[in-house]
Amino acid sequence: MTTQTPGSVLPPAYEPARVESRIYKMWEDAGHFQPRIDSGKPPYTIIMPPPNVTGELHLGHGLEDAITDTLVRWHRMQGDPTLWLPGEDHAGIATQNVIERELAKEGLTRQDLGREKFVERTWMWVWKYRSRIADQHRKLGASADWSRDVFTLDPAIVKAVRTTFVNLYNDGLIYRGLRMINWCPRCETALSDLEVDYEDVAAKLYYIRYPMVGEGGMPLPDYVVVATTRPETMVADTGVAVNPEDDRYEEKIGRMLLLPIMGREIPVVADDAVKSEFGTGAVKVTPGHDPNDWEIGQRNDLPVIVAIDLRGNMNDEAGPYAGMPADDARAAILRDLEDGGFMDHVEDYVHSVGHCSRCYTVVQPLPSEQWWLDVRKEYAPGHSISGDAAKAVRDGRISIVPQRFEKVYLNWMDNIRDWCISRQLWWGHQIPVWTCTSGHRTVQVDDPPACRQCGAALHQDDDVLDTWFSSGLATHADLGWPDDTDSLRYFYPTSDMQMGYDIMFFWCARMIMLGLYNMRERGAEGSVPFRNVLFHGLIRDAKGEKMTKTKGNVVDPLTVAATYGSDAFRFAVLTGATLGADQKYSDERLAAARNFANKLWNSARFVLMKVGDRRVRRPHPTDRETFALEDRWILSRLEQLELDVDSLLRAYQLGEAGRYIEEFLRNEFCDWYIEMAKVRLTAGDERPLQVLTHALDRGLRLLHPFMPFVTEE
RNA sequence: GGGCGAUUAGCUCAGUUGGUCAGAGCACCUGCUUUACACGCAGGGGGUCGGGGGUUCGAGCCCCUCAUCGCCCACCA
Repeated sequence: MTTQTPGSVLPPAYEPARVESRIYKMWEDAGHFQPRIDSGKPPYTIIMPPPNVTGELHLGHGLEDAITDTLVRWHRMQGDPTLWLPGEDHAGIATQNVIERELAKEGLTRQDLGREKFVERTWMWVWKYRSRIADQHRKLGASADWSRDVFTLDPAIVKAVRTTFVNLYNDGLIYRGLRMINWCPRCETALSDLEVDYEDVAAKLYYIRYPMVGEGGMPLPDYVVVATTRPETMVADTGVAVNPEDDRYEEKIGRMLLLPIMGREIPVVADDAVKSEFGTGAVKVTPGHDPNDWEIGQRNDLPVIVAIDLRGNMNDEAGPYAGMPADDARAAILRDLEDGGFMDHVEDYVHSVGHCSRCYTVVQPLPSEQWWLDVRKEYAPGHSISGDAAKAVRDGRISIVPQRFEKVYLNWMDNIRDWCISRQLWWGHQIPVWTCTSGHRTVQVDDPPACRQCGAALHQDDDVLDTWFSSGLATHADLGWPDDTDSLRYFYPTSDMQMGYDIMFFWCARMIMLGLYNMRERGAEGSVPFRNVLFHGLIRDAKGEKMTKTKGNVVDPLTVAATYGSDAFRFAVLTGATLGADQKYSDERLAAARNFANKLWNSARFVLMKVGDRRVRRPHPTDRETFALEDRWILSRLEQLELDVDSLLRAYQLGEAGRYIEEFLRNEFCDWYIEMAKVRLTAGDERPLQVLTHALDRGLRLLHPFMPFVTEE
């Protein structure tokens, strides 16, 4: 509160738009957001979850800014050297999709441009959106240290990413492997398990007859019926499997079947993975197009046939269906099975189908050679990536708030599988592996001029890394790692981390895994990427639906802030739900928060008007005796509030702390104390001025982390 | 198939070691052009805290169970 301002100058209504940008600029220009390293004090560090450069900020980012900024301002007011380090994420597949859509408007594809031009064009987009995003944060009052703003493709991060990759590779944790992967035929890239969204789809279960054949292909009058939801994959069948305990098929095991339409002979094999209760108890095995079948095929030495290509079309292996999109092939095959008398019957069936989380195309399981991170292998005695990551949470070196998410995290970490880290994209960190014409592999941080072994020319792996590989390094790479910088030494481990629970596995888990690994020379305590991680919920629309661009129910936080004020936005979302719980967006709550801000504005206006040009002394303990009952009451309430807010904030009960302060300022200070003070002031008693000024000042300071603008003004 | 969350006034939500915990804001009703604020003030109505059972001197808060809604995980041919 600027006590120099004569009260009469304040307009009767608080107009956030008139003050916010000026105040923010004043803070930023004064360098308030840049911490000074003070070895005598422990720092407070928090890394901003870098928003994707795909576009504007959404309400979720607004909520994150509100949470982080409140913590950051609170710590700063306590005198802690406080660093809030902001950044933006290159968001590989997401951004590539956005740029491709932009190109599509011009009738172009990325292939038309070629990799180099495409990447160039993406950088143009990045420059535009990076500054836009930063300005949006500023409008919301985010007191981040913009002088340290990091983009996940900055040269320093490239170095960190490559260093990490090389170290993991040299430790034998990164390997090249042919495995069943999730393939998006539209994005034309591999996806990790996490990037596949499953959804129940009403479908059909087709029961198909596979005739038995005897020696030399002699047709027999018997057949086996198999059930499948994906008849188009039958062209790549290389066997039929039954459970070894299943009496019905006992004597058929080892015999041959004639694959309908294709006319190939395939064996009946026995495998424990087959459930006798399901369908007919016999399953067609397509190792090239189903993860289960891949396993069965491996166990039973069945060949792998791939009949669907990387774009989702049938290839030459599909015989008469070659060249058709898989969906068309399905229809044609069903027709042909029907015509050939192979269709036994059809049932309605609901099963879950995997979709690309970025473009919602149905994902194809395919065998493919990719780069993998082995997260379970011991790279040092007693140390594995996932084991260490689970342990850090189990033994409390990292706390998860709310605690119930701990179980979710551990369950995932304990059952984790290898991470497919390569993507067939153009936008991202290109994998630091080079191969020469003789097949020698060079893996190193700096671009090598020639093959280390034979001196031949090199070709760098075309693939890029999963976006989350680089964001997983944020806590230490943003501070300078692998260089031993002052910032890294002082600010690592970071204090708190904060994100939506929806990216717990994507990001939180990876930061813990990679942070512990890269920083391991610091020991158990010092290597954790953060001490506490807070998970907030999602902001849904008024009906409780998730906000998505396709539904058109997205609310822009900047519009909200422009309408109600940034303070009102922050306060509304912070008090709108408890940490970890979803909340519904509501204009009513925003209006209520704005009214509260206005109330504060006017209470200050009142106090300033009454104080006028007088110099008011702070209440002193020795004044106590002369105070009226209401003076002592409001002062004791204030003292209690300060204690309550402090303990609530320590427990990350931000919303509750905000409500406590509101309760005090609105219902106790304004409604009661000011009203009682009026009586005495009118009677010529000036003593309440002292308490008015003090209580307002202290109250606003408590509220400042929540509503920085109105309390500053 | 596992796991988690929600269910508290008409609406949106608080209520963290079981004992001013039955609350807030909005909405509603009745009064107020009271010189901080109509983005306001004073006052008021409204809830057997999803159902049932249990533990306890005492339970929205702990235990069991059921119901409804939602979410996450899982190789559901």
